[in-house]
Amino acid sequence: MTESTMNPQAQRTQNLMLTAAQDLLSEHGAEAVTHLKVAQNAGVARATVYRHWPDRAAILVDLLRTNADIAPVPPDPGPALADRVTATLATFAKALNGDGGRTLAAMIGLAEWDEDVFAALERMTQFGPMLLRTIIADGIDDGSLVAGSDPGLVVDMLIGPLYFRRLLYHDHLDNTYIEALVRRTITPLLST
Amino acid sequence: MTESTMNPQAQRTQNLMLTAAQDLLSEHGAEAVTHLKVAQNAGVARATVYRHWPDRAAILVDLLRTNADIAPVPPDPGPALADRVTATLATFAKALNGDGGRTLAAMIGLAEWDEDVFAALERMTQFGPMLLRTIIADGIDDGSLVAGSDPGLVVDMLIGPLYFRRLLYHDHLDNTYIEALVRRTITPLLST
DNA sequence: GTCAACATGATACAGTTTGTCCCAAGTAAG
DNA sequence: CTTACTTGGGACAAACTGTATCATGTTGAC
Repeated sequence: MTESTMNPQAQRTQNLMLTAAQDLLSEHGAEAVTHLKVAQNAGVARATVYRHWPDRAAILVDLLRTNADIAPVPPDPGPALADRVTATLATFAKALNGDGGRTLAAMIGLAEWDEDVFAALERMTQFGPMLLRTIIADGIDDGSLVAGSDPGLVVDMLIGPLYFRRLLYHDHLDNTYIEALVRRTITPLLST
Repeated sequence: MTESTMNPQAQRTQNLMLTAAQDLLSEHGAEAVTHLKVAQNAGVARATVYRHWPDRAAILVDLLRTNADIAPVPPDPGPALADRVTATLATFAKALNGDGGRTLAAMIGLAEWDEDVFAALERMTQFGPMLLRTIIADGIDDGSLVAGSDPGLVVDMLIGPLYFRRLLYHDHLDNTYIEALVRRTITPLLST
C-alpha cells in the first residue's frame, strides 16, 4: 500500500504515528519505538499501530523511507572541484550532526540482522556517495584529476572518516575538519 | 566487583552467561540479549542473571569489557612504514569481518543513548587507532613522512573507510582494498 | 573436617508488554 | 444516502520483567 493510494484518514493517522515514532527514536533510541509508546505519543489506539505495521522493524523501515535520504540537499555547483566536494560533504556532515546521525546509528545495529532494515538503510545512504562519485568521475573525465584515481575508493576516503568520527566518537563534524579531509584526499590527485 | 576478586563459582557462572550472551548477540542482535534468554542458553536460573547485571545494557557493557579490544593482536613490525600500516589495518579488518563487526554494529546504536555503553565502546575501539597513530607519528619523527601530515586525520582516512564499508554496506574487507587504501593515503605523504 | 559466608536453583508473585480479536462509532467517496 | 474503509476501545492469553524467599550447593578460613 503506497501512500498515494491510501485513504486520507489512514494517511493522517500514519503521519501522526510516524512523527511520534521519529520523536521516540531521536530521544530514546530504537528500543523505545514500541507499538504501545507510538500509540500513546500519537494519541492513537494501540491496535491501529499494529494495523499499519506488524513489528518494530517495519515502523523503522517506513521511518527511513519517509526520510528519503540522510542528506537530500544537493550542493552548490562551485567552480573548483575541491569546492564542490567540500560542499557535498558539508551537507552530509550537517545531516550526520543532526537527527540523521542518531537515526543512522540506530539503524546500523538493526540492519545487521534484518534485511528489510538493511535495504532501507541502503536507500537512505546511497545518494550522498553516488553524488560524490559522480563529481570525482567527472573530474577524471575532464582531466582535473589524474586518470589513475579510483572514484569508489576516493569516495570511501572522503565519507568514511565522517561516519567514523560521528558514529564511534560522537564528534561534531565541522567545516575545518572537512576542509582538511578534502585537502588531504583531493590535492594529491589534482593533475595540474 | 572485578573478576579477579570474584568467587570461583561466580566466575564460572558469569563466563557461562557471557558466552551465552555473546552467542545471542552474534546470532540475533542486541534485542535478543534478555535476562531470560541468557539464562536459558547458559543453563542458569533467571534470577542469577539478574544478580550479576541489573539490565540489558550492563550485560552488553560487560561483553565489550571481556572482548577487551576489537583487534587485540599487534601487527608484525615490518620494515617499511606502509607495510606496518597495512598489517595493522589487516588485523583490524579481520576483527570487523568477524564477530567484532556485529558486536560493534549493535553497540553503536545503543551507545547513542547510553553513556555506559559509549564508554565501553570507546575502550573497545581505542587501541587500533592509537596504534596506527603511533606508527604514523613515528614516521613523521624519523622523516619517512612529510612533516605537515596530521596523524589524527591520516588515521581517520585509513580506518574510516573500513568502518564505512563494513557497517553501511556489510562489505567483506579484503587485503586488496586495504592495500589500495594504504597506497592512496600514505604514498602522497612519503618524503622520499 | 567444620563452619560461616557466599552463590545458585527453584519457585512464586505482581506488574508490564506483546500480539490478536471483536464490534460499535467515525470517516470517505460514489 | 449508502457502502466500504478505518479507527477507538476493550478484552484476552501469552510472554517478559523485576523482585523476593528459601533450601541447596560451593568456597575458603580456621
